[in-house]
Amino acid sequence: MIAQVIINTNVKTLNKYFSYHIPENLENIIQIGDRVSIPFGKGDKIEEGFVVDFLENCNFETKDIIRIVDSLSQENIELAKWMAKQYFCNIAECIKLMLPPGTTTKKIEKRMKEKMVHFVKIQNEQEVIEAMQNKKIKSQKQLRVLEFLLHNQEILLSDVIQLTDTSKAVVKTLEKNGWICIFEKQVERNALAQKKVKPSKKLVFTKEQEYAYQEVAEAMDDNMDAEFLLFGVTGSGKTEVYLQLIEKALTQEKDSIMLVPEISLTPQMVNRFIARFGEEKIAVLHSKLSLGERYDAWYKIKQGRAKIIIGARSAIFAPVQNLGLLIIDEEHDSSYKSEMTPKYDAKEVAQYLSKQFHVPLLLGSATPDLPTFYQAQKEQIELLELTKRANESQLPTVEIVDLREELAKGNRSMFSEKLHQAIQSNLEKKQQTILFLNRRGYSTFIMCRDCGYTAKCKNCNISLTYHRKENMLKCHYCGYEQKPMKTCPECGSQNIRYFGTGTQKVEEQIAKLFPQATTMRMDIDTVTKKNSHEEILKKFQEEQIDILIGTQMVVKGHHFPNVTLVGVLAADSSLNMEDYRANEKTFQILTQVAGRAGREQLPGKVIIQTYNPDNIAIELASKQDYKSFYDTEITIRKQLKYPPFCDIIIIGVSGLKVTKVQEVSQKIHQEIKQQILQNKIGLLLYPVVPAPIDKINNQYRYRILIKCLYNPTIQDLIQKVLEKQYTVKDIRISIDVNPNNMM
DNA sequence: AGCACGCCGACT
DNA sequence: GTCGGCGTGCTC
Repeated sequence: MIAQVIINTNVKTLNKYFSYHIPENLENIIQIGDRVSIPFGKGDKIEEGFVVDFLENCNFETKDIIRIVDSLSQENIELAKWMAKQYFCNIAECIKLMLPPGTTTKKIEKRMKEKMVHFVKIQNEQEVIEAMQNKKIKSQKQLRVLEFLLHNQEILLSDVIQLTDTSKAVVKTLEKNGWICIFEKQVERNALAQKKVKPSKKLVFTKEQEYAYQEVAEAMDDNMDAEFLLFGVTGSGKTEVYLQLIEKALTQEKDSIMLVPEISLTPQMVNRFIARFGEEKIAVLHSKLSLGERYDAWYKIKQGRAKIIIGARSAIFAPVQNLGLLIIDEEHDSSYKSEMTPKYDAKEVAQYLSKQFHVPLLLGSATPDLPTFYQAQKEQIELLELTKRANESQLPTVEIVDLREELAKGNRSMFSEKLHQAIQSNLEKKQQTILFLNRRGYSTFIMCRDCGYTAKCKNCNISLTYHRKENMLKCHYCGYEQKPMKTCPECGSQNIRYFGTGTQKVEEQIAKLFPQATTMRMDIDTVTKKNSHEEILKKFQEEQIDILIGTQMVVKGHHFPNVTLVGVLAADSSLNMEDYRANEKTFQILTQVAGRAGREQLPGKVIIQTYNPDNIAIELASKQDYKSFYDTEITIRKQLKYPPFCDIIIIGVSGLKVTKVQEVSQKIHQEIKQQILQNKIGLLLYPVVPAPIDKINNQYRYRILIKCLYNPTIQDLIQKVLEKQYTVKDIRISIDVNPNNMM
């Protein structure tokens, strides 16, 4: 018997099946999905691979599989194959997303270097027994660890971690004999475990909620792969529908996966689930977990102890045993699309899983992604609407302030008269305010008034942003920093001015105008530390702070009862992007911002400052009128051939030498053109152009844009053309299907 | 990616 | 003669 194996590597040219002979001792136990050790290359270097298929025989010489290390399911392999085609990446890269945390070779090597982890390999039970007999294992704890390593029995990583220095020697001895041991110096324990949460009970449904629940519940009973859109304004009780559907899955002994945007995966939100279901049944997965926490959560799911998985994008690959329900909350959120290879869209993966396991997929949003709502209109997705706010609270009043008029009145500050007064009166009433500005830093660019020179990053072709606190110019792309110049490097003039406003400047201005107010700023610069995001929100929640100033992250999914005023300082900032979704993004963010005000008894007020008061997205967001916005926007999309009427594929070519990048781009362009002519494929191919940011980290970036209805034929065509170019040295090629970020 | 093979120029 | 530069091609 011959096994078809995918080598675990990122190398594009090795993304194919290799045939290996299955030795007799493995013949009856080997399965598709098994993770195996194999000799590879001239020196028979030991590599890792995954069994994807079997053959009876093969017409060339094969090497033997060494042993089975671990195993994935056949479904995992199928999903990986599909993803590799869909997103132009290696099968191995996709499989990696599904492996137990901390067991991929690269990470192991890195951690070995950092001396964080010791890795040894277990070969058989006999060796454990021998080691015990030789008294190399002394304590009970060490024995448990070894048993765990052997049988994957229930044990927390903390037990492994608590191995002391003396036991490190044990690990070392075992290392020589080829054991696997995961050993990490420091691990913060699962944050969930320490929390005490009051249990909560089911709430009574409104009629609309009841209907939505019944529709999805029916699909669950019938094992249908149906897709639903739960469309409801903020506060309409979407979460309660999720909770009760998950409860239903639980009674059927089935697992539920619920994806939420990374940023809104806060303890407040998780606590709501713990309150209903208890902590033992829940596993939380997100990017800020340490390896130990991630590992524990993963095994909690794998062993079936956790049946409710709440997590960010990558939680869609959680090792569930008996999937029953998929939920994606805030489905319009851009964080579900990965910007790293594999550039997968968790929503599409969820759709795939829904079909693969015959379970319903429930998407929820107040401002659905346009393609999603389009599908709902075409009845490919069942639309479930929640039109009323569940706690009967009123929608906030929204006012649009025209900044051009303010300028005409001679007000050159960033706060309009109306907003200034509203902040003042809110301070007096001891109610809280959120100020939203989608730009961090202090000034967005600096320019010489005499010659027009602007300070740019020396590695990337974009403006540097001034950060006042550190007195530094920073590049938001590569992290490059430099001291601000006093004289213009081009003409020597001292007439250098700072333009644009960032969150730091807002903070400073507020301190000047309202010295009595306590403020806090929340953006990437203040929340990089683990839990700092949580701490800021907690402080704000506990009302120690009058005004919260922040970028997008202040507006996602939080619930602050005492916030009665939300000010949007510049609604236009997201309109001027080079992106066909600029309007949609503006609408979504403004609707969300508005949803932060007045969520309970206190009436809320929203003030939107803008230079474009007539813009349809701003106007309709102020009325929270999604459907009108959808109607106008969808017409534009149709005319201009944008999603959902067309898919967008961007082939990016980058490298240190401009000429070589251009050359390769042209070659790809020509070959695709040729293919189109030969095969008469309906495909819009745009000429080679530099990317909007044409240099990042000294790498020149060119791109080819394709508009088409994405299908397997086109997949194959592009794949074949690019395969030839993968071997070109010092050139990187990336393909993004329907990218989020067009830059 | 890594490694071997091979072809060519430079140098004790 | 032989050492080392890197371009090319292969890995079951």
